[in-house]
Amino acid sequence: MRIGEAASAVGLTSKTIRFYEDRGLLPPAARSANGYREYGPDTISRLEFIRRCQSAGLTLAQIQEILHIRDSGTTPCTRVRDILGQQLIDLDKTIAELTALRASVAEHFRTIDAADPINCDKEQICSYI
Amino acid sequence: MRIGEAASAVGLTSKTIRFYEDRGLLPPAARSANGYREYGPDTISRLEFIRRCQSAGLTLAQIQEILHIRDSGTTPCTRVRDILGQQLIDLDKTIAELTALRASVAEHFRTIDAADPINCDKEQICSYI
DNA sequence: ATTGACCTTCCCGTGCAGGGGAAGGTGCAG
DNA sequence: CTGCACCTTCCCCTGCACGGGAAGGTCAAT
Repeated sequence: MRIGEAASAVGLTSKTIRFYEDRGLLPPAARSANGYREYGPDTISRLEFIRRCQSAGLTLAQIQEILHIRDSGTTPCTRVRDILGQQLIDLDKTIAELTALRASVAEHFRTIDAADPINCDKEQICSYI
Repeated sequence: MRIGEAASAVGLTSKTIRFYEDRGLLPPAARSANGYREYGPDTISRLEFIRRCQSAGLTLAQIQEILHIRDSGTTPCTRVRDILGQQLIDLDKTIAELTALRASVAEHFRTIDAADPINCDKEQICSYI
């Protein structure tokens, strides 16, 4: 199958597949006589794996690392476990930061919502932030 | 005061202050005879306002909009209120997404943590993701 | 006179994951 | 023959908020 068909099969664009090849997430594609990239079902499952990883919030660099481990003949499970564990730590940190930020913004919002613009001090641009 | 002094007074770099001027968050600075930028206390409070906005998670584009409203002679309070309200909505959305992602990643993590790498299917790269 | 700490403008690079569009080749239908 | 959809490589652009470093000017102290 050609690149456009492969792309729509997994919900990507041709551009993205070429980009993945360029970044080393896909091996250089086989070419048919006219120079067009030619893909088999193994590439499709590889692309689907990439999508599953992305929906787990992994970066392309992390996905590439996992794929390279698999390509070198080793099961990537241990590394995947480590990456997901770190992902949990990072997510907890980010969520905590955003939650604190939300509380701070909500406090500002309550203040300004109860305020009278007439009291706004020009020197401070806006007195309520 | 010159740019370096202003920068350290508010905890920024000279680069950042020039960048803000370039982006229109600061008016073109007055220059002394040698061409150096010269700042007064009004710029300092403007920079401090920018910092307060940033710690509330506003983008430079939003801050610029608020500053322009103030510069045009109007109190920006109403617009600030709207922006903070939208900020709350966005934060809630992001936090909800990240929380869902965390649950999904945690589920993957539990699965792989309990799995035996021997069962990992090569076709799927990693069976547990 | 020369160092050293400032300052100026200018352009390019960072991270992330692609997207836009040019210029040209291929293959099939009408 | 022409149109159309598809493919190729190539290079630059996006958003976000700056940072790095070059090449050169300025000023006070030594």
